[in-house]
Amino acid sequence: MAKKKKKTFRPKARLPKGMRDVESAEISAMSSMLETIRECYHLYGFEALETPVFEYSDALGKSLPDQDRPNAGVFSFEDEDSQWLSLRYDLTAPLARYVAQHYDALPKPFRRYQTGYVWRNEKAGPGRYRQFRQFDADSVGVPGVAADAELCMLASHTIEKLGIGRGQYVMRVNNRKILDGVLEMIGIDPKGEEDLEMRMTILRSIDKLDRLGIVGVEALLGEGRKDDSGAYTKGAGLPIEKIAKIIAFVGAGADERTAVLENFRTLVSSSVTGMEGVVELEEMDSLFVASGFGTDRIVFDPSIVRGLDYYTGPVFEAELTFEVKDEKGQPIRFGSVGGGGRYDGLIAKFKGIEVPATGFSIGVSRLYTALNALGKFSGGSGYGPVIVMVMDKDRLGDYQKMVGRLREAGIRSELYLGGSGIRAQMKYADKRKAVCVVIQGSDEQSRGEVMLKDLIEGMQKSEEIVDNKSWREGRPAQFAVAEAELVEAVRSVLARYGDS
RNA sequence: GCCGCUGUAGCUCAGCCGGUUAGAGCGCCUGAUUGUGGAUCAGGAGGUCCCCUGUUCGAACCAGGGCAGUGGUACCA
Repeated sequence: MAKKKKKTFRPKARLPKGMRDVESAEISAMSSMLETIRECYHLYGFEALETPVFEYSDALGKSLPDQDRPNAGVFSFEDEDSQWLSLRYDLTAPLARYVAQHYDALPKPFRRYQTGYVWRNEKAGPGRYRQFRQFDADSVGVPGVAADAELCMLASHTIEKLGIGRGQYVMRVNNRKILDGVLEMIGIDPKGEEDLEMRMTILRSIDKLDRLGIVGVEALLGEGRKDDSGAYTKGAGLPIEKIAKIIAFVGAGADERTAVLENFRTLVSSSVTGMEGVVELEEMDSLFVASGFGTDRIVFDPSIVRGLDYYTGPVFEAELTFEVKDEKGQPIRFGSVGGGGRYDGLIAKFKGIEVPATGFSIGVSRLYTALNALGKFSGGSGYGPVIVMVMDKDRLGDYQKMVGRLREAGIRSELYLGGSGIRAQMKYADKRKAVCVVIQGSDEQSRGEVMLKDLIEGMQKSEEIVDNKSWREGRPAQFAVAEAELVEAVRSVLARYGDS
């Protein structure tokens, strides 16, 4: 016993899964990205809004949390007064709450944009986190599909502003009413409770077209499907003739929007709801045409389904179509980086009166990864501050004064505050990616000078020098200037690297 | 959740048929250089070989269970 070391409790330094730390370079890249999106949304006349990160669970619209699984999908916890709270899992539900709460005071239509983290208690994966950022724009109190069309065009506009070229992305649009029409045609009630399970299974199957192809969807609609890993997915168990109808619909895509509409019209002709959806898409098409949005930006796609619950009309998705290789040479597909649609029933849950609304959400975190892979953020200098070294600990006041002069001139700089010698200070400056360090020992001081060292030039010089002595004594990339000219001299060093 | 794969130093990984003291590269620290980062050289620190149980004279290695990570799939309001 006595031999064993006494164990002191040490918490393990680790991240919860699906969470990540964000460091300096990403923070600045992200903030410029957010600013670009904000400008776009603002330009289109949307108004900023912030809501808290958690809400009462019932306000988030799910019948959650239930007894057995209080955290299924959402992170929830109980308040002191035993009311359940949940972290928001999107920005739409809080918007609905906000609109319902302030309905009378708001201008109608009410147009708002909002960004923030959302949380989902789900399995994390590469590029899939349990905390991620969304950037939403929504129009509330807008009955016509002009609002939906506007959001599609806004999304397209924003994505291009972020540096994704035309042809590298596409907006895919569908309409839930058309999907409902298809369900009607095979005898499934698109609204009622009793067919809910079946309806979900079918819609989910359709949604997987891009990944599984026609054959996969067919399997899911019928008996079921076994994937490469051996995992088995139970199918909808539909008879062949019904499967054929759905497959015919799923295959109704085409390059031209008018051609897709033509296909839709014949496929759902006997469904009133379905035809309503077709008419809505026709109207959106004419708005797209009027604004010059061709099929290089917006297409109609029967396999777009989107979240299964609250959408009631047009639904849309922004998809990146380019491929990037990761460091191992594996292709990464980014797929959907945003989506949205019409949710006419959501606010009614609070108000009792139907308030038509539509919105679009950018998955900022995922889009950031894509932009990064495209090399859109390599522009930043990444240089660190100028470091004023401490040669003589009794003269901290003098050094502090130098830093003060630099800062007054708007030059990012700091006094070395660690406790180590000059060697460690140089290493520190190197690690901080400093362009320039300021050195004043007793020699320089006695001459009324400061020594500046250009670390970048120094690094270049070091490549040529093999001999230890000459490297050590040559003091490459260093020069003395009069103390009075400190600011100007530092500025000219920074200017060499465009970092001013 | 289900199926597969993986778990050895801070990181990337090697470790033969089970054999005693567990390795490399990179990184880190120290010195050569008491006033100089990045090259070079010399030295050093750092390990519950994921955990538990079992088999064995002997386990990083074999078996069973667990945990974690990862890939696919399901779910994703």
